[in-house]
Amino acid sequence: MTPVRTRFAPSPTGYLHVGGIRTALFAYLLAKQNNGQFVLRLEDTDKKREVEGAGQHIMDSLRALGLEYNEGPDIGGPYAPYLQSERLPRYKEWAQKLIDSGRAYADPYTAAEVQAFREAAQKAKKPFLYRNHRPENPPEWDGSTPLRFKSDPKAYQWEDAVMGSLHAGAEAIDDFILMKSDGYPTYNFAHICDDADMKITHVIRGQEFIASTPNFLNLYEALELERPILATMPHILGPDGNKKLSKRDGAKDVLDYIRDGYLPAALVNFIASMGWNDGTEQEIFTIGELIDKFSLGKVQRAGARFDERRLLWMNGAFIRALSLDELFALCNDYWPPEAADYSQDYRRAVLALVQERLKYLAELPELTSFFFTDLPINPELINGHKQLKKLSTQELRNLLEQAQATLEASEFTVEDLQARLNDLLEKSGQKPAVLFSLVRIATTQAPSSPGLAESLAVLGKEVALRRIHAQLSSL
RNA sequence: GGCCCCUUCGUCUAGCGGUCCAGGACUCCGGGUUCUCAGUCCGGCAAUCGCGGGUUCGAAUCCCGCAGGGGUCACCA
Repeated sequence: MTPVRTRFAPSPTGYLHVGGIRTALFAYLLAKQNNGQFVLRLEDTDKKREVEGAGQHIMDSLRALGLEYNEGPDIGGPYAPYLQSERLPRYKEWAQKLIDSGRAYADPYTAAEVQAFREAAQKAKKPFLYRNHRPENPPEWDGSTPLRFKSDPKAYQWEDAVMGSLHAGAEAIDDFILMKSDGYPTYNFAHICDDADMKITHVIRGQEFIASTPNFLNLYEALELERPILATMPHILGPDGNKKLSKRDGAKDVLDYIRDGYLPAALVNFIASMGWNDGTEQEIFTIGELIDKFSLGKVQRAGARFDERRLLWMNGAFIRALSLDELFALCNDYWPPEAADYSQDYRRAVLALVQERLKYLAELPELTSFFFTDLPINPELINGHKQLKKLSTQELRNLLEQAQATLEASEFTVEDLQARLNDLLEKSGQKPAVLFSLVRIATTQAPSSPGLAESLAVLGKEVALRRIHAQLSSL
C-alpha cells in the first residue's frame, strides 16, 4: 500500500486566514490519521504577487497551530526543494516531455492579440477558449513566449472525495499556459508536476479549482500520470454576505488569534468544525480525536459562514478544560505589567479565580488588573449602582466602617471571610446586594470581579483595608 | 452569458425512505447558583428541511424541473 502523502501548497502572497488554514488542517489530519506525511510546498511562481516574508509567515502560522509538516522549504525532505522557484529545471523537463509528444506548443500571439480574442468572446457572451485560435504551425518554443498545452478536449466524469461524482463537458478544457514567458510555470502545470514528483496521494484544495479540474485531468493523461485522489473543500464565507472569506473583508491572520491568546487546539477544533463533524453530537475535539475521527467523506459540501462568537465560546471552553498549571504556563506574555512585581504564587492564585471567566488570554489584564494595582476611586460604581445610589453618604460610611472592622478581625481565608461577612450581613440587616456590592466596589474599583470572599482572600488584609480606607476618605 | 458546484433553525451542523410535525451546539431570552461579571444548572424562542412537480403505503432523505447563492471562463494561485 502506498503511504498517504498530503500537501498544503499556498502561494506566499500574504498571511493565512482561517479559510486557508482549514485546507492545511484537513490535509494534515488525513496524513496523520494514516501515518503518512504532510508536505508543505510554497508555490512562488508569481513573482509579481509574492510578498516578502509571506513564506516564513505561513510556516510560522502552521507551526503555531501545531500543524507540523514532515517536509517543507525550511526543513527539506526526500523530494526537495519545496519551493517552486527552485524547481525550474524540473518543470523544463516535464515541459520537454510534452513538447516531444506533441502535446505542447509555443504561443505565437502577442498578449494584445490574445486579449482581443478574449474580448471578442466576452462581447459575444461566450466563454473564451484559446484553443479556438490554436495556431496551425506554431514556431519552435524558445522560452520567450508562453508554452501552451495542446489539450485533447473531451467530457470527464470523476470522483471527488468530498463532492462525490463530478462532471464537465469538453468545453471546460482549453489550451492553458504551461510555462509563462518569464520562465516560471503556471500553477496549473507546476502543481501537477510537483505532486507527481513528490508522490502526493491526496490533493485537497478549495472549490475555486473545480472548474479547472478537467484541464488537470487532461494533463495527467498527456503526462501519463496516475492521478491522485481529489478532494474539494467548500469555501468558508465571511461573517456577512455569502462571499468567500477573504483578507479584503477583514479576515484575520491566524497568528493574530494566537497573539490574542486563542489556544491552538481551540482554533483547530473550531476550524475543523466549519464543514466537518463526525456525525455525533460531540462539539469539542482534541487534536488527537480529530486525527482519529476525521474523514473526507464527512466534509460538508456547502460553504460555512465564519462566526467568531462560536470561536470565542470554544476557546473559553478549552481554557476552562486546562489545568491551572497548564494555563499558568500559557499566560506569561499576557499579565498586566504591574503583575511583574508579584510572586508566582500570587499570580497563580489570581489566575485560579479568573480561569473560568477567561475567553482569550489577552483579556487577562482587563480581568485582573485590580489584583496588582490600586485602581483610582470610581464614584460611578456607587452612584450608578441600583441599590447603593439610594443610600446616603452617612449610611455608606457606616456600612463601610463596619466592614472595615469585620475585615480587621478576619484571618483572611476564604472561609473566615465568608463567615464574617455573613455575620455582618445579619448584624447590619442589609441585603447582600448592598453590603457585598459596596465592599466589592471599595476593594476592587472594578465593575466586576470574581467572588468577594475569594478576591479578598487573594488581595490580603493590608490591601483590602487600605482600599476601604481610601473609599471612606472619598465619600 | 456558457460551464460547474451548492441549498436543514440567525450561525455551525445531525440526518443518507418510516424511530424527524426534524436532534445538538453557538447566539438570544427567562430562572436557580446569598453582590457584580463569567461559568454552571434548569427552561424557552428559533428551520412546514429553497420552491414546484413526481416515485412510494410512507421523503429532509430518491427522480425531474425551477429559483437563489457561489465558483470559473488570467502569462493568479
